[in-house]
Amino acid sequence: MSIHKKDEFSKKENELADFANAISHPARVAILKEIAKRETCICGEIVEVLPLAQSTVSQHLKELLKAELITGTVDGAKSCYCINWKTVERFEKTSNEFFKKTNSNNPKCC
Amino acid sequence: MSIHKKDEFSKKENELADFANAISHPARVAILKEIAKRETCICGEIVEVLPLAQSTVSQHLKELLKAELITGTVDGAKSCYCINWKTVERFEKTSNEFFKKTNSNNPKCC
DNA sequence: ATAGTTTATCGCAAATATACGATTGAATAT
DNA sequence: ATATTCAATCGTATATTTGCGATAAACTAT
Repeated sequence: MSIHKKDEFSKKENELADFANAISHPARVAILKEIAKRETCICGEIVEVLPLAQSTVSQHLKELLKAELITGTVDGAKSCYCINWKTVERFEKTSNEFFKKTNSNNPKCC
Repeated sequence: MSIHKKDEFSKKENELADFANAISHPARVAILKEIAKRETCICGEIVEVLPLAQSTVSQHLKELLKAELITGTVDGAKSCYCINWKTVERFEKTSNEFFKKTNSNNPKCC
């Protein structure tokens, strides 16, 4: 992390950027949608729906876990995933706040 | 783009991912905030505020332009930037829709 | 005309991200 | 006991991102 200067930005800026980064790949958007479809945990079927190899999907799931957008539990040999609603709400708030701020000034230019 | 399989995902998924990607770096979040601060175009002062070299900021601006989150006009030797409100609103809608869908199911799991 | 500003672009280096197959480890079924 | 299934991780290849300095192009001021 020597060349990347993320430390030099504010916490809020990094928080929004990190969240955006988590959903900045269509596969991860699709995974979130797929998990959200169900009321209960989803075990495994994600791979069948996506046009990606099992190992690749596993990597994307790992990223979503890192961003705390989903939770994962082990059920025997299977792994089950759920949306982490708290994080979703928190980031919904953060991004809405950002856009509200961004929108508060009237466009008097361009 | 042989290894990246973005074509295999839906338009909506890609649209949200692309937008998220545009704000997935704290520098770009900071730039948007800085531009949004003013009512009129902002020319140049962005570089002074950010902890990055001029060429790097220019690259980030280029990405924001590509995502149509900002517009740029030339004013003599200077370049002036504004928020593209239409795009901001469109993507605000897209992401809210996504989260609403994601939120509509009650968490009966995990 | 000349020197200084401003900003985009080029060329490069280093770091990250994306993707896959192969392997591993653990649980399950036969 | 053995084979099978499931999913994480490892190793690897390739592409993209991030960052900077140097340069170029275009305007501005002297």
